[in-house]
Amino acid sequence: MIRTVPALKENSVKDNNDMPGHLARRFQQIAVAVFLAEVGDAGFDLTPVQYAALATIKANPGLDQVTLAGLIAYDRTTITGVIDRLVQKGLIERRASPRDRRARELEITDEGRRALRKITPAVEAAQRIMLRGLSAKEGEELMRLLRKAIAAGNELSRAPLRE
Amino acid sequence: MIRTVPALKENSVKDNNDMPGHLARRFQQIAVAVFLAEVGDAGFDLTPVQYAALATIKANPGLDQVTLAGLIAYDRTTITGVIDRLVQKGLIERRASPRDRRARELEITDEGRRALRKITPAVEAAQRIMLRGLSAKEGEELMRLLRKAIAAGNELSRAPLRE
DNA sequence: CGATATTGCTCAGTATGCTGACTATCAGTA
DNA sequence: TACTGATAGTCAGCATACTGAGCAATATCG
Repeated sequence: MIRTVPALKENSVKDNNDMPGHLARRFQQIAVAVFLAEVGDAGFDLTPVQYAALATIKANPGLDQVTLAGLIAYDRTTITGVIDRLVQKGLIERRASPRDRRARELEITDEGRRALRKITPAVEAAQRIMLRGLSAKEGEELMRLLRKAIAAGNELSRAPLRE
Repeated sequence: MIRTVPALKENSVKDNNDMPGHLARRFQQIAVAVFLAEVGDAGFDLTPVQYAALATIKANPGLDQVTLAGLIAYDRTTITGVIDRLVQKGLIERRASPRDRRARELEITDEGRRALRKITPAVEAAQRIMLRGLSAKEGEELMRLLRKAIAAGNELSRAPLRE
């Protein structure tokens, strides 16, 4: 820190804190950090998207990658790498679909099931920690407003949610 | 889409939509897409972090990279690359500080100033669009709750806000 | 003053996330 | 059946973001 720099202006055109986009990024940044810390402390090396993919594959055995991507709102090009790493870790299996030779069927392994079970408490703790500044009522309201804003903007990103 | 996949279970352990972390990522995903679309339509090729850095450099001439990183809550290792690209585009200048030879002083160029001026309406439009599902009152409430949650979690990420 | 700790910055490595392009395959239709 | 369009997946390229390490320079303290 350079001590002799002039005092910061307080009247920027628009304060960062007034920008929904900035707040969105900050909240997400904290959410990811908390997730990785909690899951790491529990002894696992899983990222948020890897967890989401694993849980969704468990709940929908045999689904293909595009469907998976739609269910968790990730781009299919991103999912390719995520799946690679989950396979690498032995948590899922990827095999050609007998019905559609373009598609790959995804299946959770026993090890994946075990990891998911052990990791869930850490994931839930992370969700609480990232809302720790809010009352229960405020946390609910934040989630309601986020869901509403997201629903209205669903089609605006390349990877909309597909149910 | 494989048509013969079994119907999706509705009773996952925890629906994605109930996870604050998932909602945070989705909202941020939409926010970035909207930002890039609006700014791109205005004829500019600037990312959200590049815009934030540019605006902050303009408001605080001569600041160093670590201070900049703290003001917009980015990791200093990320800022290095962002600054590289802003310099590359001719929007800012980076020069050695005469007071601290470790530090680099950042200054906006005339071209950077012009770009910032022309781009601001698009940035403001983007902020409105990402909240388009909410009433004005709800948008305010969402921002208040985000600010509150972020303040409580500020120190939980590697790149906390430093004012 | 000199040893030590701290700070500013960069880099290598990894993982998201995106755009755009491409291949292989499937589906619908003339 | 042959043609055309759509779809599943991958890839190259780029830009965040992070961890951890390292270098150079500054600050601190005995």
